[in-house]
Amino acid sequence: MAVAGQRRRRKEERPGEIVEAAFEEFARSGFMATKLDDVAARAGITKGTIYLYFPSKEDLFLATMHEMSRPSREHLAALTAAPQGSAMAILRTHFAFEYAQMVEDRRTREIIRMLLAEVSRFPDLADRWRAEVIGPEVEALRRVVRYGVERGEFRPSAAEQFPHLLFAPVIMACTWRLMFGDDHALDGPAYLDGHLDLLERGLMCGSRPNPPPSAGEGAPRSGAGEGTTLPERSRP
Amino acid sequence: MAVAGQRRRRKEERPGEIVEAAFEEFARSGFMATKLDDVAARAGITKGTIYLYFPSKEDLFLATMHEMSRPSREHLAALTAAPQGSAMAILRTHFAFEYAQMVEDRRTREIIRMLLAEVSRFPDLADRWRAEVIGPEVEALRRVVRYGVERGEFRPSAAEQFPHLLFAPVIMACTWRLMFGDDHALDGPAYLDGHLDLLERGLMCGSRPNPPPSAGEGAPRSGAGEGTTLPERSRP
DNA sequence: CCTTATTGACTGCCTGGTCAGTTATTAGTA
DNA sequence: TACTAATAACTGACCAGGCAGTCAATAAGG
Repeated sequence: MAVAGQRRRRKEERPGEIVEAAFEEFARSGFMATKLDDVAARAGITKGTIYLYFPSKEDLFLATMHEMSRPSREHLAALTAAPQGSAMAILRTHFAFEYAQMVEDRRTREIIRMLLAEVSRFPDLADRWRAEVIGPEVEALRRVVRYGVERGEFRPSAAEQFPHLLFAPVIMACTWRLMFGDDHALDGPAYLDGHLDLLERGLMCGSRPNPPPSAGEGAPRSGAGEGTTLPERSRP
Repeated sequence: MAVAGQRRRRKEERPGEIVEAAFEEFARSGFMATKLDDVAARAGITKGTIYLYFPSKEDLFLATMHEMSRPSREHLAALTAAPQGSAMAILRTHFAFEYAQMVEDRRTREIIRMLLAEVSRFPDLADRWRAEVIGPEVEALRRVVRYGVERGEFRPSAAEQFPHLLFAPVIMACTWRLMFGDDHALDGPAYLDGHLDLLERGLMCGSRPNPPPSAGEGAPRSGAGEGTTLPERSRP
């Protein structure tokens, strides 16, 4: 192990490597059952080295959670833009991302698992998650729903008060996969399509398929509308 | 402590008391962090006594989970009856129960938390839960949806393939409360009403509010229909 | 040779599990 | 009723192993 520059890695790569290894072990065994010796072994170092970068096991756990939830926090930026185009198209795009992140990405799933498992030990974790991730997302979704209502595309509904109802199927698929494993995963494009289909029918304005009064697009439920450059899901 | 018959409680009450105390401790701290001394103290006995009734900590945990999930298993009996009356009314009744059990009942919530937290340590737990609780529920819901379609009340939709979409908001409210605590609970009748409203609009047949061809009830979304003797939720 | 990153042996504490002993209860005897 | 033996239920001190956290020693760079 006499690679040049091996000792110079401290401030650059070591903390990231430790956090990476810690995530795998915490996700596998939970906070209490995780042994720092195992984390160190996975990172290719010894336990003492961990304490050069993190003052305690708890701090390592908090740092790991914060680091691993970064993608979720960054994803929010895209959602907070002012809505334009078809509200349903915005939802379609958003839930495609959301689904890819919360269901198909193993890391985000495991973050959710650890949040649920360790809230009693780390109450601040849930608070931060709500303040930085879920809360803003709920508010953004609420704006989209109101935008759709103002636009005449959506009817007034409980979705304005509880935007949570809109992404509930994503949480469902996430917890399902967490609980029953990848072998029984509830995903695939069909599930997302079904989610969006029920959503559209549940939200859309009026009992008859009349187009919204603004843009000249067709009926709202015929495929995705304008207002986004992101790929659309196929619809059966 | 010279109450007559105090020593005769063994086969009758002791195991139940231990399981009860164990549930509280496991729910509070998770499997690993729970100390059997604390369980014993909560049950008003000493650790040695636990080992008179349960061979190991793991066995105590499994027994606790099995015992505490009994209400959920028993609740299924009501759901497997042959559907009759309005399909929407069946769903309404069912989700009122489901909501009371999975969201408002602290014990069932904590069971879900422990299942999610400890699947990697006890893989059989999730299998049993799927085989005995969730699986039958999904199938029962699927039958209700098909019944609604055959009856002309529901349109064909992805809910036939994924009945999970229907109870996703219940799981959402459950995990929300697990994560953010009772203070930020997402419940109250309004949430359930919103859920049912979106569900009804999402499932109902046709684009115009025509009544189903069978019974002479009004438009499907005006209150609960016939076919059940259970109490209805208020609708705003 | 001086600095810096890393090691690995060590300690102290904690907790699952054990078991010889203690106490309450019942059965038996007269 | 009084007294004793047998049994059932329970206790608590103890052990053994495991693991978070420490620190003097070591090796790698410059």
